[in-house]
Amino acid sequence: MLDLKFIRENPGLVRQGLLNKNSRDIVSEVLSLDEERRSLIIKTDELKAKRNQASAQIPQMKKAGQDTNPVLAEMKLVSDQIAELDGQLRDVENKIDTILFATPNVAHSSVPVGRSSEENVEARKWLPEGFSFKNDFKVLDHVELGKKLKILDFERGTKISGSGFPLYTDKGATLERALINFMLDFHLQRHGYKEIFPPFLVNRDSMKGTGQLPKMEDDMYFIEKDDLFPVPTAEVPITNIYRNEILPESELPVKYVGYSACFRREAGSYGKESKGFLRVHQFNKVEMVKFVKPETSYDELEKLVKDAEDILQALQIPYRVLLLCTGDLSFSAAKCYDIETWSPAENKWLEASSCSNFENFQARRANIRFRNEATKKPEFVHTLNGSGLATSRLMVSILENYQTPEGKVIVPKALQKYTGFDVIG
RNA sequence: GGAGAGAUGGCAGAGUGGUUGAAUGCGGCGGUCUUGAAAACCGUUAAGGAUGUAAGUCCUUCCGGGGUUCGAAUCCCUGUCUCUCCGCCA
Repeated sequence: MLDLKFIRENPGLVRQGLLNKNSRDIVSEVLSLDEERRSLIIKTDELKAKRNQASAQIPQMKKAGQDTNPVLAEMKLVSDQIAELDGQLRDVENKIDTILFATPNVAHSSVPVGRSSEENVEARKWLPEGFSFKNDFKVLDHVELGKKLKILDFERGTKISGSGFPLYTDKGATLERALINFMLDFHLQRHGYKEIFPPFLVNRDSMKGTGQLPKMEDDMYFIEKDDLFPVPTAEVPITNIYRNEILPESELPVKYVGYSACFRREAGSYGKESKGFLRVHQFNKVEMVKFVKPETSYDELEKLVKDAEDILQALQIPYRVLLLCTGDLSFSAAKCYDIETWSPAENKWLEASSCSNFENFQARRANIRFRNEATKKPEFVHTLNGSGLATSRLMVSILENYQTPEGKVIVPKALQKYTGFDVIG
Protein backbone atom coordinates (compact mmCIF):
# COMPACT_ATOMS: atom_id res chain seq x y z
CA MET A 1 0.00 0.00 0.00
CA LEU A 2 0.98 3.60 -0.28
CA ASP A 3 2.86 5.18 2.60
CA LEU A 4 0.76 7.55 4.66
CA LYS A 5 3.78 9.73 5.33
CA PHE A 6 4.60 9.85 1.63
CA ILE A 7 1.04 10.93 0.82
CA ARG A 8 1.27 13.63 3.48
CA GLU A 9 4.52 14.94 2.06
CA ASN A 10 3.72 14.52 -1.66
CA PRO A 11 -0.02 15.00 -2.06
CA GLY A 12 0.24 16.35 -5.61
CA LEU A 13 2.40 13.52 -6.83
CA VAL A 14 0.11 10.86 -5.41
CA ARG A 15 -2.99 12.59 -6.76
CA GLN A 16 -1.54 12.69 -10.28
CA GLY A 17 -0.33 9.09 -9.96
CA LEU A 18 -3.78 7.84 -9.04
CA LEU A 19 -5.33 9.85 -11.84
CA ASN A 20 -2.91 8.30 -14.33
CA LYS A 21 -3.91 4.89 -13.08
CA ASN A 22 -7.59 5.61 -13.65
CA SER A 23 -8.11 5.45 -9.92
CA ARG A 24 -10.10 7.38 -7.37
CA ASP A 25 -8.31 10.34 -5.76
CA ILE A 26 -8.17 9.56 -2.06
CA VAL A 27 -5.61 12.17 -1.07
CA SER A 28 -7.69 14.84 0.64
CA GLU A 29 -9.86 12.27 2.39
CA VAL A 30 -6.85 10.44 3.75
CA LEU A 31 -5.07 13.62 4.77
CA SER A 32 -7.98 14.90 6.79
CA LEU A 33 -8.32 11.51 8.50
CA ASP A 34 -4.60 11.58 9.16
CA GLU A 35 -4.89 14.93 10.85
CA GLU A 36 -7.69 13.63 13.01
CA ARG A 37 -5.59 10.61 13.80
CA ARG A 38 -2.60 12.62 14.90
CA SER A 39 -4.57 14.94 17.10
CA LEU A 40 -6.14 11.94 18.83
CA ILE A 41 -2.71 10.40 19.35
CA ILE A 42 -1.44 13.55 21.00
CA LYS A 43 -4.37 13.57 23.40
CA THR A 44 -4.20 9.88 24.34
CA ASP A 45 -0.44 9.87 24.72
CA GLU A 46 -0.68 12.72 27.17
CA LEU A 47 -3.29 10.90 29.24
CA LYS A 48 -1.38 7.65 29.11
CA ALA A 49 1.77 9.37 30.34
CA LYS A 50 -0.24 10.72 33.25
CA ARG A 51 -1.62 7.28 34.04
CA ASN A 52 1.84 5.72 33.89
CA GLN A 53 3.15 8.25 36.37
CA ALA A 54 0.33 7.56 38.78
CA SER A 55 0.87 3.81 38.42
CA ALA A 56 4.44 4.25 39.57
CA GLN A 57 3.40 6.40 42.51
CA ILE A 58 0.54 4.32 43.84
CA PRO A 59 2.64 1.42 45.23
CA GLN A 60 5.00 3.91 46.91
CA MET A 61 2.11 5.78 48.46
CA LYS A 62 0.73 2.49 49.73
CA LYS A 63 4.08 1.60 51.19
CA ALA A 64 4.20 4.96 52.94
CA GLY A 65 0.73 4.34 54.29
CA GLN A 66 -0.86 7.23 52.41
CA ASP A 67 -4.46 7.28 51.29
CA THR A 68 -4.59 6.35 47.61
CA ASN A 69 -8.33 6.66 47.14
CA PRO A 70 -8.31 10.17 45.60
CA VAL A 71 -5.64 9.16 43.05
CA LEU A 72 -7.50 5.95 42.21
CA ALA A 73 -10.69 7.89 41.62
CA GLU A 74 -8.94 10.38 39.40
CA MET A 75 -7.20 7.66 37.44
CA LYS A 76 -10.49 5.91 36.95
CA LEU A 77 -11.69 8.98 35.07
CA VAL A 78 -8.44 9.22 33.10
CA SER A 79 -8.75 5.58 32.09
CA ASP A 80 -12.29 6.11 30.90
CA GLN A 81 -11.16 9.03 28.76
CA ILE A 82 -8.32 6.97 27.32
CA ALA A 83 -10.72 4.17 26.43
CA GLU A 84 -13.03 6.63 24.73
CA LEU A 85 -10.26 8.31 22.73
CA ASP A 86 -8.60 5.01 21.85
CA GLY A 87 -11.91 3.87 20.44
CA GLN A 88 -12.12 6.95 18.27
CA LEU A 89 -8.51 6.51 17.19
CA ARG A 90 -9.11 2.91 16.21
CA ASP A 91 -12.09 3.94 14.09
CA VAL A 92 -10.05 6.57 12.28
CA GLU A 93 -7.15 4.21 11.71
CA ASN A 94 -9.50 1.54 10.39
CA LYS A 95 -10.94 4.04 7.97
CA ILE A 96 -7.48 4.99 6.75
CA ASP A 97 -6.47 1.35 6.37
CA THR A 98 -9.62 0.49 4.48
CA ILE A 99 -8.90 3.24 1.98
CA LEU A 100 -5.19 2.55 1.67
CA PHE A 101 -5.61 -1.19 1.25
CA ALA A 102 -8.04 -0.55 -1.59
CA THR A 103 -5.85 2.08 -3.26
CA PRO A 104 -3.54 0.96 -6.07
CA ASN A 105 0.15 1.60 -6.38
CA VAL A 106 1.18 4.55 -8.52
CA ALA A 107 3.37 4.14 -11.58
CA HIS A 108 7.10 4.78 -11.87
CA SER A 109 8.12 7.89 -13.81
CA SER A 110 9.42 5.77 -16.71
CA VAL A 111 5.94 4.36 -17.40
CA PRO A 112 4.09 5.98 -20.31
CA VAL A 113 0.90 7.72 -19.28
CA GLY A 114 -2.16 6.24 -20.98
CA ARG A 115 -5.76 5.30 -20.44
CA SER A 116 -5.93 1.70 -21.62
CA SER A 117 -4.13 -1.19 -23.29
CA GLU A 118 -4.38 0.76 -26.58
CA GLU A 119 -1.60 2.97 -25.30
CA ASN A 120 0.85 0.26 -24.29
CA VAL A 121 4.20 0.57 -26.00
CA GLU A 122 5.90 -2.24 -27.87
CA ALA A 123 9.42 -2.43 -26.44
CA ARG A 124 10.75 -5.11 -28.78
CA LYS A 125 9.83 -8.11 -30.86
CA TRP A 126 11.64 -11.39 -31.39
CA LEU A 127 11.02 -13.84 -34.23
CA PRO A 128 12.75 -17.17 -34.79
CA GLU A 129 14.95 -17.41 -37.88
CA GLY A 130 12.93 -18.12 -40.99
CA PHE A 131 9.67 -17.31 -39.24
CA SER A 132 6.83 -15.91 -41.32
CA PHE A 133 3.44 -14.55 -40.24
CA LYS A 134 2.00 -16.19 -43.36
CA ASN A 135 1.63 -19.94 -43.69
CA ASP A 136 1.32 -21.74 -47.00
CA PHE A 137 -1.15 -24.22 -45.54
CA LYS A 138 -4.37 -23.90 -43.58
CA VAL A 139 -3.35 -23.71 -39.93
CA LEU A 140 -5.51 -25.39 -37.32
CA ASP A 141 -6.14 -23.69 -34.00
CA HIS A 142 -5.03 -25.30 -30.75
CA VAL A 143 -8.48 -26.66 -29.98
CA GLU A 144 -8.71 -28.43 -33.32
CA LEU A 145 -5.17 -29.73 -33.01
CA GLY A 146 -5.76 -30.88 -29.45
CA LYS A 147 -8.84 -32.82 -30.51
CA LYS A 148 -7.36 -34.30 -33.65
CA LEU A 149 -4.23 -35.48 -31.85
CA LYS A 150 -6.19 -36.57 -28.77
CA ILE A 151 -3.99 -34.55 -26.44
CA LEU A 152 -6.50 -32.02 -25.13
CA ASP A 153 -10.07 -32.83 -24.14
CA PHE A 154 -11.95 -29.66 -23.29
CA GLU A 155 -15.36 -31.39 -23.44
CA ARG A 156 -14.50 -33.95 -20.80
CA GLY A 157 -12.76 -31.30 -18.74
CA THR A 158 -16.08 -29.49 -18.72
CA LYS A 159 -17.89 -32.67 -17.73
CA ILE A 160 -15.55 -33.24 -14.81
CA SER A 161 -15.39 -29.70 -13.46
CA GLY A 162 -17.02 -27.14 -15.72
CA SER A 163 -15.85 -24.97 -18.57
CA GLY A 164 -12.37 -23.59 -18.26
CA PHE A 165 -10.87 -26.66 -16.63
CA PRO A 166 -8.64 -28.21 -19.28
CA LEU A 167 -8.03 -31.93 -19.40
CA TYR A 168 -4.67 -32.93 -20.88
CA THR A 169 -4.42 -36.46 -22.14
CA ASP A 170 -1.67 -38.74 -23.36
CA LYS A 171 1.13 -36.80 -25.04
CA GLY A 172 -0.60 -33.53 -24.19
CA ALA A 173 -0.22 -34.31 -20.51
CA THR A 174 3.40 -35.27 -21.02
CA LEU A 175 4.08 -32.14 -23.03
CA GLU A 176 2.56 -29.99 -20.30
CA ARG A 177 4.66 -31.64 -17.63
CA ALA A 178 7.76 -31.40 -19.81
CA LEU A 179 7.20 -27.71 -20.27
CA ILE A 180 6.95 -27.07 -16.55
CA ASN A 181 10.08 -29.07 -15.80
CA PHE A 182 11.98 -27.48 -18.66
CA MET A 183 11.17 -23.97 -17.47
CA LEU A 184 12.02 -24.70 -13.84
CA ASP A 185 15.34 -26.28 -14.75
CA PHE A 186 16.14 -23.44 -17.10
CA HIS A 187 15.70 -20.76 -14.45
CA LEU A 188 17.51 -22.82 -11.83
CA GLN A 189 20.50 -23.68 -13.98
CA ARG A 190 20.94 -20.58 -16.09
CA HIS A 191 19.38 -17.73 -14.14
CA GLY A 192 20.37 -18.52 -10.58
CA TYR A 193 16.95 -18.88 -8.97
CA LYS A 194 16.23 -21.11 -5.98
CA GLU A 195 13.35 -23.54 -6.27
CA ILE A 196 10.18 -23.29 -4.23
CA PHE A 197 7.22 -25.64 -4.21
CA PRO A 198 4.55 -23.60 -2.45
CA PRO A 199 1.20 -24.43 -0.89
CA PHE A 200 -1.71 -23.98 -3.31
CA LEU A 201 -4.14 -22.73 -0.67
CA VAL A 202 -3.33 -19.55 1.20
CA ASN A 203 -4.91 -17.53 3.98
CA ARG A 204 -6.43 -14.08 3.91
CA ASP A 205 -3.34 -12.29 5.20
CA SER A 206 -1.28 -13.68 2.34
CA MET A 207 -3.85 -12.56 -0.22
CA LYS A 208 -3.86 -9.11 1.33
CA GLY A 209 -0.08 -8.99 1.38
CA THR A 210 0.35 -9.32 -2.36
CA GLY A 211 -2.69 -7.17 -3.16
CA GLN A 212 -5.32 -9.65 -4.38
CA LEU A 213 -7.49 -8.64 -1.44
CA PRO A 214 -9.59 -6.73 -0.75
CA LYS A 215 -10.10 -5.40 -4.30
CA MET A 216 -10.17 -8.56 -6.39
CA GLU A 217 -12.00 -10.89 -4.04
CA ASP A 218 -14.67 -11.68 -6.66
CA ASP A 219 -12.05 -13.05 -9.01
CA MET A 220 -10.69 -15.43 -6.42
CA TYR A 221 -11.89 -18.89 -5.55
CA PHE A 222 -12.65 -19.15 -1.87
CA ILE A 223 -13.06 -22.06 0.49
CA GLU A 224 -15.39 -20.61 3.04
CA LYS A 225 -15.24 -23.44 5.52
CA ASP A 226 -11.54 -22.91 6.12
CA ASP A 227 -11.17 -19.26 5.09
CA LEU A 228 -8.61 -20.26 2.46
CA PHE A 229 -8.05 -19.19 -1.13
CA PRO A 230 -6.76 -21.38 -3.96
CA VAL A 231 -3.82 -19.43 -5.32
CA PRO A 232 -4.38 -17.33 -8.46
CA THR A 233 -0.60 -17.40 -8.97
CA ALA A 234 2.45 -18.73 -7.11
CA GLU A 235 3.35 -15.08 -6.56
CA VAL A 236 1.07 -15.11 -3.52
CA PRO A 237 2.59 -17.93 -1.48
CA ILE A 238 6.15 -17.21 -2.61
CA THR A 239 6.08 -13.48 -1.88
CA ASN A 240 4.50 -14.18 1.49
CA ILE A 241 7.34 -16.46 2.50
CA TYR A 242 8.93 -13.46 4.19
CA ARG A 243 5.80 -11.73 5.47
CA ASN A 244 6.56 -10.03 8.81
CA GLU A 245 10.26 -10.73 8.57
CA ILE A 246 13.44 -8.67 8.46
CA LEU A 247 16.05 -10.12 6.10
CA PRO A 248 19.79 -9.51 6.44
CA GLU A 249 20.91 -7.16 3.69
CA SER A 250 23.60 -9.67 2.70
CA GLU A 251 20.92 -12.15 1.61
CA LEU A 252 19.51 -9.83 -1.02
CA PRO A 253 18.61 -10.24 -3.76
CA VAL A 254 16.54 -13.35 -3.05
CA LYS A 255 15.43 -15.00 -6.29
CA TYR A 256 12.84 -17.77 -6.18
CA VAL A 257 11.17 -19.77 -8.90
CA GLY A 258 8.25 -22.08 -8.31
CA TYR A 259 5.49 -23.89 -10.06
CA SER A 260 1.87 -23.76 -9.09
CA ALA A 261 -1.48 -24.49 -10.56
CA CYS A 262 -3.34 -21.18 -10.78
CA PHE A 263 -7.03 -20.78 -10.06
CA ARG A 264 -9.05 -17.82 -11.28
CA ARG A 265 -12.77 -17.34 -11.36
CA GLU A 266 -12.60 -14.89 -14.28
CA ALA A 267 -15.99 -13.63 -13.22
CA GLY A 268 -17.96 -11.98 -15.99
CA SER A 269 -15.59 -12.85 -18.80
CA TYR A 270 -17.51 -15.66 -20.46
CA GLY A 271 -17.92 -15.68 -24.21
CA LYS A 272 -15.17 -13.38 -25.26
CA GLU A 273 -11.83 -15.03 -25.95
CA SER A 274 -12.88 -18.01 -23.90
CA LYS A 275 -12.17 -20.72 -26.45
CA GLY A 276 -9.89 -23.55 -25.35
CA PHE A 277 -6.91 -22.25 -23.43
CA LEU A 278 -7.52 -18.59 -24.07
CA ARG A 279 -9.29 -18.06 -20.79
CA VAL A 280 -9.40 -20.82 -18.22
CA HIS A 281 -10.12 -21.24 -14.52
CA GLN A 282 -7.15 -23.46 -13.89
CA PHE A 283 -3.77 -23.30 -15.55
CA ASN A 284 -0.14 -24.02 -14.79
CA LYS A 285 2.49 -21.42 -14.31
CA VAL A 286 6.13 -21.17 -13.37
CA GLU A 287 6.63 -17.98 -11.45
CA MET A 288 9.75 -16.00 -10.63
CA VAL A 289 9.77 -13.83 -7.51
CA LYS A 290 12.50 -11.48 -6.35
CA PHE A 291 13.12 -9.63 -3.10
CA VAL A 292 15.65 -6.88 -3.74
CA LYS A 293 17.17 -3.68 -2.40
CA PRO A 294 15.21 -0.62 -3.51
CA GLU A 295 18.00 0.93 -5.55
CA THR A 296 18.36 -2.20 -7.70
CA SER A 297 14.75 -3.00 -8.43
CA TYR A 298 14.51 -1.47 -11.89
CA ASP A 299 17.64 -3.26 -13.07
CA GLU A 300 16.20 -6.43 -11.61
CA LEU A 301 12.99 -5.87 -13.54
CA GLU A 302 14.88 -5.72 -16.85
CA LYS A 303 16.71 -8.93 -15.95
CA LEU A 304 13.46 -10.58 -14.99
CA VAL A 305 11.91 -9.86 -18.37
CA LYS A 306 15.05 -11.16 -20.05
CA ASP A 307 14.82 -14.37 -18.02
CA ALA A 308 11.30 -14.95 -19.30
CA GLU A 309 12.31 -14.08 -22.87
CA ASP A 310 15.16 -16.60 -22.75
CA ILE A 311 12.60 -19.38 -22.33
CA LEU A 312 10.75 -18.31 -25.45
CA GLN A 313 13.94 -18.00 -27.46
CA ALA A 314 14.99 -21.47 -26.32
CA LEU A 315 11.60 -22.74 -27.45
CA GLN A 316 11.80 -20.69 -30.67
CA ILE A 317 8.44 -19.02 -30.13
CA PRO A 318 7.78 -15.62 -31.71
CA TYR A 319 6.98 -12.98 -29.13
CA ARG A 320 6.84 -9.30 -28.41
CA VAL A 321 7.40 -7.31 -25.23
CA LEU A 322 4.99 -4.57 -24.24
CA LEU A 323 5.61 -1.82 -21.75
CA LEU A 324 2.25 -1.26 -20.10
CA CYS A 325 0.96 2.27 -19.83
CA THR A 326 -0.24 3.67 -16.49
CA GLY A 327 -3.90 2.90 -17.17
CA ASP A 328 -3.25 -0.78 -17.93
CA LEU A 329 -1.04 -1.48 -14.94
CA SER A 330 -2.33 -3.95 -12.38
CA PHE A 331 -3.34 -2.87 -8.89
CA SER A 332 0.00 -3.48 -7.16
CA ALA A 333 2.44 -2.74 -9.98
CA ALA A 334 4.62 0.33 -10.42
CA LYS A 335 5.95 -0.86 -13.77
CA CYS A 336 5.15 -3.88 -15.85
CA TYR A 337 6.18 -5.59 -19.08
CA ASP A 338 3.88 -8.09 -20.73
CA ILE A 339 5.27 -10.71 -23.03
CA GLU A 340 2.92 -11.91 -25.74
CA THR A 341 3.44 -14.96 -27.90
CA TRP A 342 2.18 -15.32 -31.44
CA SER A 343 -0.86 -17.41 -32.27
CA PRO A 344 -1.08 -18.02 -36.03
CA ALA A 345 -4.60 -19.43 -35.82
CA GLU A 346 -6.00 -16.54 -33.83
CA ASN A 347 -3.77 -14.27 -35.87
CA LYS A 348 -2.86 -12.29 -32.80
CA TRP A 349 -0.55 -11.96 -29.84
CA LEU A 350 -1.47 -13.72 -26.58
CA GLU A 351 -0.27 -12.64 -23.18
CA ALA A 352 1.97 -15.35 -21.75
CA SER A 353 3.89 -13.45 -19.13
CA SER A 354 3.67 -10.38 -17.01
CA CYS A 355 6.77 -9.06 -15.25
CA SER A 356 6.27 -6.40 -12.63
CA ASN A 357 8.12 -4.27 -10.15
CA PHE A 358 5.91 -3.53 -7.16
CA GLU A 359 8.54 -1.39 -5.45
CA ASN A 360 7.62 -1.47 -1.74
CA PHE A 361 3.86 -1.66 -2.29
CA GLN A 362 3.61 -5.36 -1.44
CA ALA A 363 6.44 -5.20 1.09
CA ARG A 364 4.55 -2.55 3.02
CA ARG A 365 1.35 -4.61 3.03
CA ALA A 366 3.13 -7.81 3.93
CA ASN A 367 5.71 -6.08 6.15
CA ILE A 368 8.76 -7.54 4.41
CA ARG A 369 11.93 -5.69 5.32
CA PHE A 370 15.69 -5.92 5.28
CA ARG A 371 18.21 -4.43 7.66
CA ASN A 372 20.23 -1.70 6.01
CA GLU A 373 23.80 -2.43 7.07
CA ALA A 374 24.88 1.19 6.84
CA THR A 375 22.06 2.66 8.91
CA LYS A 376 21.28 -0.51 10.95
CA LYS A 377 17.62 0.30 10.35
CA PRO A 378 14.99 -1.95 8.78
CA GLU A 379 13.70 -0.82 5.39
CA PHE A 380 11.08 -2.26 3.09
CA VAL A 381 12.40 -4.45 0.30
CA HIS A 382 11.19 -4.11 -3.25
CA THR A 383 9.36 -7.13 -4.63
CA LEU A 384 9.10 -8.22 -8.24
CA ASN A 385 7.58 -11.11 -10.00
CA GLY A 386 7.16 -12.45 -13.47
CA SER A 387 5.63 -15.44 -15.16
CA GLY A 388 8.30 -17.61 -16.56
CA LEU A 389 5.84 -18.56 -18.03
CA ALA A 390 2.19 -19.57 -18.02
CA THR A 391 1.80 -22.84 -19.88
CA SER A 392 -1.73 -22.38 -21.18
CA ARG A 393 -1.08 -19.54 -23.60
CA LEU A 394 2.36 -20.91 -24.31
CA MET A 395 0.80 -24.25 -25.23
CA VAL A 396 -1.39 -22.48 -27.78
CA SER A 397 1.68 -20.96 -29.41
CA ILE A 398 3.67 -24.16 -29.33
CA LEU A 399 0.94 -26.32 -30.86
CA GLU A 400 0.04 -23.78 -33.51
CA ASN A 401 3.55 -22.68 -34.46
CA TYR A 402 4.96 -26.20 -34.52
CA GLN A 403 2.16 -27.81 -36.55
CA THR A 404 3.01 -29.39 -39.88
CA PRO A 405 0.86 -29.30 -43.04
CA GLU A 406 -0.12 -32.90 -42.22
CA GLY A 407 -1.58 -31.78 -38.89
CA LYS A 408 1.16 -33.18 -36.69
CA VAL A 409 3.02 -31.20 -34.07
CA ILE A 410 6.79 -31.23 -33.77
CA VAL A 411 8.06 -31.03 -30.21
CA PRO A 412 10.41 -28.04 -29.76
CA LYS A 413 13.98 -29.28 -29.64
CA ALA A 414 14.58 -27.95 -26.14
CA LEU A 415 11.65 -30.00 -24.83
CA GLN A 416 12.44 -33.30 -26.48
CA LYS A 417 14.61 -34.68 -23.72
CA TYR A 418 11.80 -33.89 -21.30
CA THR A 419 9.01 -35.47 -23.37
CA GLY A 420 10.90 -38.48 -24.67
CA PHE A 421 9.26 -38.05 -28.09
CA ASP A 422 9.85 -35.53 -30.87
CA VAL A 423 6.55 -35.45 -32.71
CA ILE A 424 2.88 -35.76 -31.81
CA GLY A 425 0.59 -37.47 -34.31
C1' G B 1 -12.41 -35.42 14.91
C1' G B 2 -11.57 -36.26 20.74
C1' A B 3 -8.26 -35.22 25.31
C1' G B 4 -4.31 -32.49 27.38
C1' A B 5 0.06 -28.96 27.45
C1' G B 6 2.10 -24.60 25.64
C1' A B 7 3.21 -19.60 22.80
C1' U B 8 8.02 -14.12 26.45
C1' G B 9 13.54 -10.08 22.89
C1' G B 10 18.14 -13.03 17.20
C1' C B 11 18.07 -17.85 20.16
C1' A B 12 17.60 -20.36 24.98
C1' G B 13 14.99 -19.29 29.28
C1' A B 14 13.10 -16.55 34.23
C1' G B 15 9.06 -13.95 35.48
C1' U B 16 1.39 -15.08 38.37
C1' G B 17 -1.28 -7.95 39.47
C1' G B 18 2.57 -2.22 40.68
C1' U B 19 9.43 1.76 38.12
C1' U B 20 9.41 -5.56 34.08
C1' G B 21 10.62 -3.25 27.56
C1' A B 22 11.20 -7.40 30.57
C1' A B 23 16.33 -11.20 35.10
C1' U B 24 20.09 -14.68 33.47
C1' G B 25 22.80 -17.28 29.62
C1' C B 26 24.19 -17.63 24.45
C1' G B 27 24.77 -15.06 20.02
C1' G B 28 25.70 -10.01 17.61
C1' C B 29 28.19 -5.18 17.80
C1' G B 30 31.93 -1.63 20.06
C1' G B 31 36.11 -1.25 23.34
C1' U B 32 40.40 -2.72 26.82
C1' C B 33 44.32 -6.32 26.69
C1' U B 34 47.44 -8.98 22.51
C1' U B 35 52.52 -8.99 17.28
C1' G B 36 47.66 -11.30 15.65
C1' A B 37 43.80 -14.36 17.41
C1' A B 38 41.46 -16.77 21.50
C1' A B 39 40.31 -16.20 26.57
C1' A B 40 39.10 -12.56 30.18
C1' C B 41 36.98 -7.92 31.39
C1' C B 42 33.87 -3.37 30.30
C1' G B 43 29.99 -1.37 27.49
C1' U B 44 26.09 -2.02 24.00
C1' U B 45 22.20 -4.91 21.68
C1' A B 46 13.90 -4.60 19.47
C1' A B 47 10.00 -2.70 16.37
C1' G B 48 6.21 0.88 15.40
C1' G B 49 4.10 5.70 16.34
C1' A B 50 3.56 11.14 18.08
C1' U B 51 6.36 15.56 18.73
C1' G B 52 10.84 18.36 17.63
C1' U B 53 15.62 21.67 12.90
C1' A B 54 18.09 18.45 16.22
C1' A B 55 19.57 16.32 20.83
C1' G B 56 15.70 14.48 23.11
C1' U B 57 10.85 13.63 25.31
C1' C B 58 6.48 10.77 25.31
C1' C B 59 3.19 6.58 23.78
C1' U B 60 2.38 1.45 22.14
C1' U B 61 4.02 -3.61 21.73
C1' C B 62 5.65 -10.25 26.11
C1' C B 63 1.04 -14.94 19.54
C1' G B 64 -3.94 -12.01 17.65
C1' G B 65 -8.73 -9.94 19.49
C1' G B 66 -11.97 -8.72 23.65
C1' G B 67 -12.67 -8.15 29.07
C1' U B 68 -11.58 -7.32 34.64
C1' U B 69 -8.56 -3.37 37.28
C1' C B 70 -6.35 3.02 39.17
C1' G B 71 -2.64 -0.43 37.04
C1' A B 72 -1.99 -6.81 33.14
C1' A B 73 3.61 -10.50 30.33
C1' U B 74 0.95 -12.01 34.89
C1' C B 75 -6.35 -12.88 36.04
C1' C B 76 -10.95 -14.10 32.68
C1' C B 77 -13.13 -15.03 27.62
C1' U B 78 -12.06 -15.95 22.50
C1' G B 79 -9.24 -16.90 17.97
C1' U B 80 -4.75 -18.75 15.71
C1' C B 81 -0.56 -21.69 15.87
C1' U B 82 2.79 -25.50 18.07
C1' C B 83 3.61 -30.03 20.87
C1' U B 84 1.86 -34.91 23.22
C1' C B 85 -1.78 -38.95 23.34
C1' C B 86 -6.15 -41.33 20.89
C1' G B 87 -9.01 -41.84 16.28
C1' C B 88 -8.83 -41.44 10.86
C1' C B 89 -5.72 -41.37 6.58
C1' A B 90 -2.41 -40.73 1.03
